[in-house]
Amino acid sequence: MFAAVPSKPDLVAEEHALLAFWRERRIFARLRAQNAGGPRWSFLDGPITANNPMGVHHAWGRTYKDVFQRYHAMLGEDQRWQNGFDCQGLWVEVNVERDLGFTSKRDIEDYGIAEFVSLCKQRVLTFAARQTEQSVRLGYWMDWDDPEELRRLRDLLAADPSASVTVEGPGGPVTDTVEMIVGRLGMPELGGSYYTFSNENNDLIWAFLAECHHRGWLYKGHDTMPWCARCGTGISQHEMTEGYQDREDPGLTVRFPLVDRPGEALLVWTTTPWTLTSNVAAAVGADLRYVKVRQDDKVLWLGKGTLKQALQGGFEVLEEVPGSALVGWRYRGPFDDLPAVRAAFARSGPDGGHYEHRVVLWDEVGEEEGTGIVHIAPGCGAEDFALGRQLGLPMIAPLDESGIFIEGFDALSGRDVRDVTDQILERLRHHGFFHRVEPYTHRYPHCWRCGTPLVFRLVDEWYISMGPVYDKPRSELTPAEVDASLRYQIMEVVDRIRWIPSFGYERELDWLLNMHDWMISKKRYWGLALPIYDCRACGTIDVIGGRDELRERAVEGWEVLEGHTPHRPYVDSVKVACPGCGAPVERVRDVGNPWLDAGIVPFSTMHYRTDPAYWSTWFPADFITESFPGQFRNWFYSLLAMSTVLRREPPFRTIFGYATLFGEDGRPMHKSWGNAIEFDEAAERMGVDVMRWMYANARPEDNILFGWHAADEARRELLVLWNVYSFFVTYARVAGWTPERPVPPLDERLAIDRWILSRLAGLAERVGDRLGDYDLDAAAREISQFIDALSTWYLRLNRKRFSRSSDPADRDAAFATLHAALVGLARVAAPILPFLSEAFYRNLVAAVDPTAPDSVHLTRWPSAELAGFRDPALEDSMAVFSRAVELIRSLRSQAGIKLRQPLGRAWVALTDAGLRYREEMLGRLADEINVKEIIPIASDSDLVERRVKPLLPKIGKRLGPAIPAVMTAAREGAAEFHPDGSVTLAGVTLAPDEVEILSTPRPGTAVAHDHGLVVVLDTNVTPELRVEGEARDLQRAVQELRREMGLTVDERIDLAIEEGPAAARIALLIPALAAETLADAVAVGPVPLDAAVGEIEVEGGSLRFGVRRRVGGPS
RNA sequence: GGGGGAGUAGCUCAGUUGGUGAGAGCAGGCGUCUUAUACACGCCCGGUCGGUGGUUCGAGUCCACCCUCCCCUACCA
Repeated sequence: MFAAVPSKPDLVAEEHALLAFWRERRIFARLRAQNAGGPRWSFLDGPITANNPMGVHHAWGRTYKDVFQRYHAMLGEDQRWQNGFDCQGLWVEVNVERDLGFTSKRDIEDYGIAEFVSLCKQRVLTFAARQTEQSVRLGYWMDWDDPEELRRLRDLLAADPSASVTVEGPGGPVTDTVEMIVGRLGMPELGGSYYTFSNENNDLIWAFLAECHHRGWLYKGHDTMPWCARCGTGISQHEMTEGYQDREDPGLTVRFPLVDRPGEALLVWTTTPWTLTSNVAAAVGADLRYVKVRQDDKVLWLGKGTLKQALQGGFEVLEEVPGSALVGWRYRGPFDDLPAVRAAFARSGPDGGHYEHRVVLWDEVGEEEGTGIVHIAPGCGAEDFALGRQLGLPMIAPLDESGIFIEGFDALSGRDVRDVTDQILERLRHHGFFHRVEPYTHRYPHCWRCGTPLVFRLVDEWYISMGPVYDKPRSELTPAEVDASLRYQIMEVVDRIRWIPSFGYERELDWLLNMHDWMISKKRYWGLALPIYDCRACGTIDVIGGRDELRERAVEGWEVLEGHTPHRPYVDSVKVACPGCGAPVERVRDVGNPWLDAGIVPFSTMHYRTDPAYWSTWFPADFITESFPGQFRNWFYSLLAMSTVLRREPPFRTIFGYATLFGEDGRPMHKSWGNAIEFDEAAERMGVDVMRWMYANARPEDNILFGWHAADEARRELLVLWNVYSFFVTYARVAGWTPERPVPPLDERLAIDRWILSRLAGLAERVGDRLGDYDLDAAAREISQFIDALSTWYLRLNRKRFSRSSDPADRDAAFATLHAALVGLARVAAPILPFLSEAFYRNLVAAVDPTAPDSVHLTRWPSAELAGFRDPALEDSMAVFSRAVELIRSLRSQAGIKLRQPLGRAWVALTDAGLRYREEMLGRLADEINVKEIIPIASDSDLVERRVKPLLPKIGKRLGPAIPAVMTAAREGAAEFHPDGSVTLAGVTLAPDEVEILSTPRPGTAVAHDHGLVVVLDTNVTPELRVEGEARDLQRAVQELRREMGLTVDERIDLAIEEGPAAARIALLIPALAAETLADAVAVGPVPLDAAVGEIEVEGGSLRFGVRRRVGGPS
């Protein structure tokens, strides 16, 4: 017997119960054991940053990950099931700094790098534990760590990282220091999620960098870089895009007095006043025209095309010259007396003499903004730097790494660059350089992590060369050219990958073609220690390829690192002998770009060095999936780059990307906007199956709008399914039906039973096909349509067959069919709705069949076993039938005759093919539309006529301009039919396969038609029919009253019907009424005072009736 | 600045190689059905398919230009 289920489920409570069930029965572990040794399917998880609780947007991606892994598990495929956590980098640092109230790198140094790094590790463990719990709650099946164990390790790490600790691994206990155990998390001996801070991960990146160095691709660049003064680090090209924001800066115009033209000045515009301190030149365009103008008492030079925007008020043009005429003019800068400027200019002039500000040519100068004369400060701007280097200009670098003016800038020294604008303006005014200032809004780069506006600083950073870009199509490149350029090698790898959606392919290639060299260094603390040894003595650069190599090469300080993970500060103490000059060399202090950490995982987590056989089994991954925005230049890029360098082959075969999650109002989720929903709140209020269902139905390439209303919509659909389930269980319990009852053979069941089973078989086939193709939303749509067919068609048409009064054999067939449909559906939906499907399966199968697997997730994909149910012709017939029902319902609605009112006759014209199972279908039709008789319409009936529908795609080309006439003839019915099936319209004869012949109604009474299906309804309500309608009204009212009284479906009643003409009219129908309403006694007479009373409208008045629960009476 | 995508009902979006009556869901209105009972189903309302011009027998669909929004990308002071 099935367990009773509530009609209104508590999905959240249900989910918690099932989580407990899975845990207690170790279902996931058993699934893995069951599939061990099966065909392999390799999923590689992109690491989630373990820095905060996970959000609903993570749940979107994790739904994809879980669905496809579960689907492949149902195919019996062996998988790795390894989740990943991204651990190192500025993300974590910034949060730890915030917790400690730090505002600068100085604070960290004072606090102690070792302690700071330890806090970063602890934070990662904290949120790895938290995200693990949340993922489990989502129903995401992975080889999870025990969150309690992670928190224990975190606390031990805080207390004493060198203490010895023992933890349980898959192969037995493992003992090591706390710090080293943490560094070994995710390794085979410990199992569980991988962590990018692991020793192995760091070690393999060292190997990768050494390989790059070996090929000559690693180099130190000296350049002016975007720089975050708060974080004290450069920002790479990969990180720039995310940080562009609109910002208002002073749009400042200044005058540079010309040395050799007294009284005249250059007019120059800038939005970064602080860079004027470092001005060394003014650039003009060779092809631009420049004018000398007089305005008030000033004589100014500026670009002719900029006059309108640069000058306010009247002016007089005195002279016009090409830009080249200005070249070489000397001018006085506003900060020439600063010691730093004097020092920089002292030996930079021609022949080592004194340099003076001068006008130079630059082909980038434009006239869209400013004055056509560009202020050049090579120490403060990337393009300025390039120009300065080309022309041999002096460089002035005014800022330290925190954005503070260094010594040599007088009053500015020691001041923060973000805070000196007023002071500079004041100085400019005082010395007569100031011309004008007005607010200027533009897109300006900000630090993507902390939001601070970036400045440009002259720094040394480390790069991996991407190789040349050739000025010709890829197809024309020679192998040698490809060999010389990493970017083209990566492109070749990209070619071999399936990108979903397909635009991802073009986008990745576009990025690769346009990207600059990869800046991999960060002047920070928590991260990969770059294994670069840059000899100050002789300039030789050396890269160490692993911890073992470092140990062998160490000449000093190894004992400091011994026993520690390869992080700062310990790793900094190790010195190696310079291969060039033998001097002891320190590691550069930089840490690595965190995308190195994530990009190496196809190697580090698949044991590239330690277990080559394992690696070659699982590499490349069959599948990865992440949110598209950003990843083309981040994870996807680093995966591709590292795999190309190490193996020159794809690290994954298929990549599936999805868009961005927004709040319900279409804006990014933001706490202060009130549209944010936290994962925990969503899980406990809407339930995770509802959430998963929303994600499953989303089109991955579109942004998703997530909110409570959308969740309600999704839930409604699942509740329909629940209602079918609840209906089934309720009536199976009443009837005592269980799956142990003999199942009627398929060919003895009704067509409608075979129809729903055919639909089920098709469903399993198509959903499997779609999931196998990573097309989740199409799979979900299939399931939706099946739920609709099951609920609004199969169940509604067959409801009576499940009730007590129906024929037992047919009832068994109905139960067996609906049971099979629900169980099949549960199995098909299991990857997407793991909880709901498990609830169904547990009650419908596991509870009653001890030989069945005890979890739906231990069953195999059902398409093969269901294939025998397929019957496409039957499905087509049912489609015709259902359309006929719809048409007649529409006619009733138009005639204002409710469905409860029986009618005498309806006519139906069937298509030529007719209906299979004609008798059953027509009988059902009569039932469904509540008419006594269905009369087929012959094709030559008075009720219909033949119409022609020319098939345009077939005739269009042939007929061309004749089409309008043909179509008009067809529309007007002016057709000549020929015996061979051809048709002549407007003088044109169309072959049988060029037309479709449809039946359409001749004008008449209640007639409806659609695609050749015609129905006609006799709307005459005879007195006899009216009485039947009244009886049925009464029956429905009694049922309604039963419900209001709270009676169960099998409780008996006494029924009293008020005496009168209405009662007399329906007298003959009372026995049937009694049977339907479970009335043991029906009295026509006064309604008892203690009865519940109802009333219906009847012809000539109303009819009262009363219902009493029958206590203990015979049934 | 360059490249890409998108503009279809009040909202979110479908509309296959151009085929002649433009669809769904939600919202709104009106009904219907029902011991699956605060569920479901149906009907209606509603669109100059961003604008203009062109190609064609025929354009939401192809082409050109323009407008708006989004994304990617960029060394513009």
